Amino acid sequence: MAKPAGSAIEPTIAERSSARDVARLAGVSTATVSRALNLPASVDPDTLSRVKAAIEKLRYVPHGAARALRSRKSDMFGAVVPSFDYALYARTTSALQREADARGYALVLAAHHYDLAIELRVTQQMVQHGVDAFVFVGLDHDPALFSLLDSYGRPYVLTWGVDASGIHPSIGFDNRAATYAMTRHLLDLGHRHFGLISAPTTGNDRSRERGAGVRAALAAAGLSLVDDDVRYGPIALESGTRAMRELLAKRDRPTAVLATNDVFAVGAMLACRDAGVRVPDDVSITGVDDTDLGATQTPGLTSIRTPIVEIGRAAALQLAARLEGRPVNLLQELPFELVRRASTAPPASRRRRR
Amino acid sequence: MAKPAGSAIEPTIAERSSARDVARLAGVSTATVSRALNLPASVDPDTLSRVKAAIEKLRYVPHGAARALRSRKSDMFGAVVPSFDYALYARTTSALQREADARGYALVLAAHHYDLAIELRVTQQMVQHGVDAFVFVGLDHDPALFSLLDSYGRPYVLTWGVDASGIHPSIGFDNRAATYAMTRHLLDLGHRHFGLISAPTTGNDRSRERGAGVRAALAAAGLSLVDDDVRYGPIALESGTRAMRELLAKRDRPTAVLATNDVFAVGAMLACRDAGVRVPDDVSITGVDDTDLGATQTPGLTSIRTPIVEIGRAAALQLAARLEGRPVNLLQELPFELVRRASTAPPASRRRRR
DNA sequence: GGATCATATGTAATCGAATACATCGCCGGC
DNA sequence: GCCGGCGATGTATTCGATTACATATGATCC
Repeated sequence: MAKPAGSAIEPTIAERSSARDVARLAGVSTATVSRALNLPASVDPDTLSRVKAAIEKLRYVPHGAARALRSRKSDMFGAVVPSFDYALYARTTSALQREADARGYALVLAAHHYDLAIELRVTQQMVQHGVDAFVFVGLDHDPALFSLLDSYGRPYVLTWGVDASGIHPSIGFDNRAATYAMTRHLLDLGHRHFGLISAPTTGNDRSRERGAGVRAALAAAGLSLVDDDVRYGPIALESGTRAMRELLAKRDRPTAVLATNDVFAVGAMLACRDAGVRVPDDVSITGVDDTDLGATQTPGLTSIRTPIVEIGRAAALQLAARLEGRPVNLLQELPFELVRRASTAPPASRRRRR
Repeated sequence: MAKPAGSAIEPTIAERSSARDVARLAGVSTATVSRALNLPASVDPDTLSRVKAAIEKLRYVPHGAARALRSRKSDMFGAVVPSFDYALYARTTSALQREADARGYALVLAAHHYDLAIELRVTQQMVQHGVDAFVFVGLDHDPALFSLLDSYGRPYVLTWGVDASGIHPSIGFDNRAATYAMTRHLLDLGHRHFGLISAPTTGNDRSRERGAGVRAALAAAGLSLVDDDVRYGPIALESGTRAMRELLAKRDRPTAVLATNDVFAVGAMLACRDAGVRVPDDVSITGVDDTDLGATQTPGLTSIRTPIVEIGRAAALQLAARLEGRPVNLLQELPFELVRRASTAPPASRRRRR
């Protein structure tokens, strides 16, 4: 049954039965076979069952490319994400795939590693492969991306943010409000000196907005963020660790460090652990995304629960609806939630004073 | 430039320029356009540049479905994984996607949530969509899956295990040897009473083999695993937590608990934390896969570093080679490595005795 | 009982690129 | 000076399903 391993060298794409074979066996025309598959109601029940039997017997699987060529649709969604290594996008994509599958759409996947030029390139390849509709992460994209999608009439939806201008269909939450709330939480605890660990902000509206949320909350409290207390790095534990090490080395170190995601925050916690700095006693640390990685640390990481799964699900629903001509809400703002755990507490100075 | 949000209701797949348009503009035939794209060496440099200019100008993107129909290949790989929520498969898939992209292949993704029937269904859909070659996880599959792939002549490779019979191309490591080594490690520390937290074993050769490795190591030491010390559950933190809670509640509790993956292990650590049981003083815990989740815990989780990324990379390379008719090793066994961290130590009894 | 219409099915054109085959120069060999 | 051969290009067929249009059959209405 299974082919002997050696034969694989020959890339023989073997015989498959076509609609003609089915038609012949069932004693009908190919048009009827096609109708039996796509508009079964328009076929006589008797004929239908004969065709179905023939399909079964021949193990007929329609040729998607032929179908796509003629009917101008492939039933494929494309997901273009920054990276897959951060569990976050994997989970969103998982939800997206699940929901797409349930509606008969396959999912084509690509990553651009935070490079908008690569994003444009892989999207073009997907258009070429016939992908019907697209999901992108974030609001920042090469203008050429939109003109490509536009000229090929491909629906798309941006995720993880809501396009305030309303130009682009988008599903996400208010990144700025999220970190604003988090900063507010730390201010309420009595913190006055803050550090920020952020992803690079070029081409990344999420991290830009998250930084803006922190600054806005501080400004509202008459405070501000010193440039030297802000550290940037690619999303990885080591970035958080390095950034925290640097912040800890300062004469005047922040009493609270906000990270724009849980990975940075956990990396920062590791740096504290290594340096013998206690969390939250000596320094409070917060993340965003509320991942297992953060939640399972000791102490548990205070974070923002973001609508990771909901975004994926809603994106699939929106695209399916649009392709099928059903009306949908093109702009969807989903809620987030601050999750308090043990990584945040009043600063030491404040506790003494009490 | 961007379409107004409202227009999306109309699924207008707009005009795209075809090879004919390019041919007309460049003053050549469509055959030459096709050759310019696929066998540039066979076209006069002068003509070539004229065609390229026309392509550029018209922003021509070849129609993949037409190409696939005629040339009988789509340049798409399919990855069928159990789940995407476990960061593991996401990382393997990430590597796979990256390597595939570098070679001009797109990646179509599906998950089957540990249901072999769903696996068969989504694979059939992928065949229908024209996917050229497949990557599956594990060695356990519905026989119909192989006969489907075989009758459609689609190359495939199984991953995360090595098919001892040599029937199926596969890339992975020796799951049994991995847990054997881990059990040996715990035996060497002096443990004699073991618990096991495992994923269900039906249709999952990895978890079956990992369990077998533990039993084999124990048998070699004249010990065995009591049924009541083995707990099963779906891969999630809660499964590990629940299992550990149950093991801790026993009169005669194990001094070492092996988990078949890091998620279970971390879940187990959480249960210990809640119950005030110290790791590794009161109980040693081990995982498999060496994820960040385990490595960043306090104490750090002793685990097995598995070739997560290498598997994805190698799978892409193998499939590309086979589709392109180049010879490759169809069976690849990759190394694993035991990573000792602070979650394992001699049992309390042993320590006292010293 | 003939016109009308709905239902079921067949016929044939079509989608866009790849490619087998034909054609046309042009060069070199003898 | 003729012919074989090669390089560059054009012509026309092909891939397999969808679908507009044509046709046949039988029911319905006045």
